[in-house]
Amino acid sequence: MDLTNQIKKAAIQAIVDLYGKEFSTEEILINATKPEFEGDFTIVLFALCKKLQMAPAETGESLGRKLLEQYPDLFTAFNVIKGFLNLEIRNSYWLQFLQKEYPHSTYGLQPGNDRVVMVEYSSPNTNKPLHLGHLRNNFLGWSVAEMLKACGYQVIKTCVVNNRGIHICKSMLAWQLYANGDTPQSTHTKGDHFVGNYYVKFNDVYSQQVKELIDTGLSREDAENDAPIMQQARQMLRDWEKGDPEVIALWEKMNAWVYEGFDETYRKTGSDFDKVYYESDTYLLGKKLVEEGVQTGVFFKKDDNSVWIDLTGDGLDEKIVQRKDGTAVYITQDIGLAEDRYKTYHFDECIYVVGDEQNYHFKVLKLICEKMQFPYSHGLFHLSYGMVELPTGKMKSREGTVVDADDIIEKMEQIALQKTTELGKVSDFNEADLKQLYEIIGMGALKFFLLRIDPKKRMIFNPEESIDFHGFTGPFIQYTYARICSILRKQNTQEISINTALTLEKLEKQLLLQAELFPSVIRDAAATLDPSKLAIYIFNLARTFNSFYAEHSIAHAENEDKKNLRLALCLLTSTIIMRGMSLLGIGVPEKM
RNA sequence: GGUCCGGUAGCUCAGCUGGAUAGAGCAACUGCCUUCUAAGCAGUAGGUCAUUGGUUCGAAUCCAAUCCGGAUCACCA
Repeated sequence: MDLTNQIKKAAIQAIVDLYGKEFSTEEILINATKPEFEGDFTIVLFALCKKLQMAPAETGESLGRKLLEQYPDLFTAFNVIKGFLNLEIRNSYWLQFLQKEYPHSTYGLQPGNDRVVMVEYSSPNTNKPLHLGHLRNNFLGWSVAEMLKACGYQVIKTCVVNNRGIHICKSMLAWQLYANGDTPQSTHTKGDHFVGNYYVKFNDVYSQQVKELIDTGLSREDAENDAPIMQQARQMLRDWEKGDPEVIALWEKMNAWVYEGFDETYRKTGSDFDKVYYESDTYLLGKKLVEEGVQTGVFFKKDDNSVWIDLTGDGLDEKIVQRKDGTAVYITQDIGLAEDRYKTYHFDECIYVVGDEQNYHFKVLKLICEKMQFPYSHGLFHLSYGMVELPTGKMKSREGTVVDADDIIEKMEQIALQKTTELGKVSDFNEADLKQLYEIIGMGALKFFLLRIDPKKRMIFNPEESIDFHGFTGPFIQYTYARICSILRKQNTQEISINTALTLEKLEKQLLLQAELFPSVIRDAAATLDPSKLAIYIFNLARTFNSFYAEHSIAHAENEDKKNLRLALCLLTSTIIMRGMSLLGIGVPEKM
């Protein structure tokens, strides 16, 4: 049990003993004591006093005295200021905590449980390369999955590859018409970029044709509909659905190029999946369920044979689930896929990491599953995250303002190289070591940049200013870790024993106080699917360590006991940084 | 128009289950490498928490209205 809860329990007991009134843990508000006051934790008394009908000062005094009397091992002093009871934790408590935890590299991890969680993330389209927004998705999904694992859940990472549909046919068609047999190999282009270029080409030609048709007097709507290249794309989709061998062969060939490109990016970003679904395999799932839904009256059929669900009672509209020609729409696929996955994995929860532009879609999906009375419907959760934007607004591929994933990764590594070279601290590294270091630092900067912000907020990326390597950043934390490693390298850490009678310096205690929070931070970040809480926590811990480092000598501490204490603090801090960063998908170098 | 999300320092963001004088980082300015890594540390300056009203011992936090920005409301995915 973490310390805050221990204090709450103690306070509840003390209040029962003093006043005979029972409070719940939720009713007790405990904060870290503000630095300008004496103490470690503060009980806010106002709410308690209201219920007890007593004055704050008096209540605080009695409660403080009682707590010291009943828990002498835990508390050593208290003071009451206005409605706040500040409690000071006994040094020996912190020192015992340190003694117990510093040797364990698993500090912060929770024991396993039998709950199964699926996390769907990344889910790219195979018609264009990944951009910065996809990276936010990838990093978020991966980190959430890892945090859930750290909390003991059995986690299945999954991905749905959107590899079919009219948008895919567009790039296929453009390649067929304009490539003259070029391939990624022949043009030395990464496969996903190569295919993406033809998607752009299609749109160029299409816009041109639409413009020409409008000039002949057509309305925009008719022009968009009649543009010859669009007609061809539609024909290609029909051929694909019929299984035309030539179209299928082209589709397979181009998809293979894209997958190869994606794999390379995924390798760099460290994204991995336990199970990959392809939309080409799953897009017909769900049609059976539509039939069932019509039988049970959840769905209804209109005169033109299209199938709908009426969600007006839930504050939404009517929503189509099957077209009049009997083909499935987007939501139908997701209904079918959810069912399919549940049958395979019996998940308790399924988390969809998808941008907030699809909030409505997932609201509808969950509602439909509930109305169909699927047993898993309440476990469906949309982890909605905000778009990554530029100072000038949204990224637009047509205007060439998309921040490409591969480019930005490359750029981060370049900056890492440049900074490392300037500082010249790793002259003993060979070329392979250096390359790895640049990757760790570059990716660390990028991942931390995207994960440090509350997922649900949209965020702004300024390419002019690039991504910082100082302050609230990945490299700052990596640097702190490397610094600790550098100290530990020169010391014997085998025979440390902590003298639990030591007094603690302010910063030593501050470090312990923060270290003690680590398990509860992981739990909170996992429960709220919010890695930014973990990122902020690690940053604050690193900051405290750096202050501690600047203020106190470790290798040349005042005496042997102090040295042991500080070495143990170094070990514990480095463990937390390493573990915490790994849950964000960020590596830490032993030297930088 | 309906629904949802957001508006906090010049910039990027914390804080939002109501609690002490609203916090970080960047940018600006001052100091600190002859001692464990200066990608660091210490400090200065920077605020009408969009606006107005309400709820109460207490509001950045809750409620209402207004203003501004965004998303969405497809027989696209």
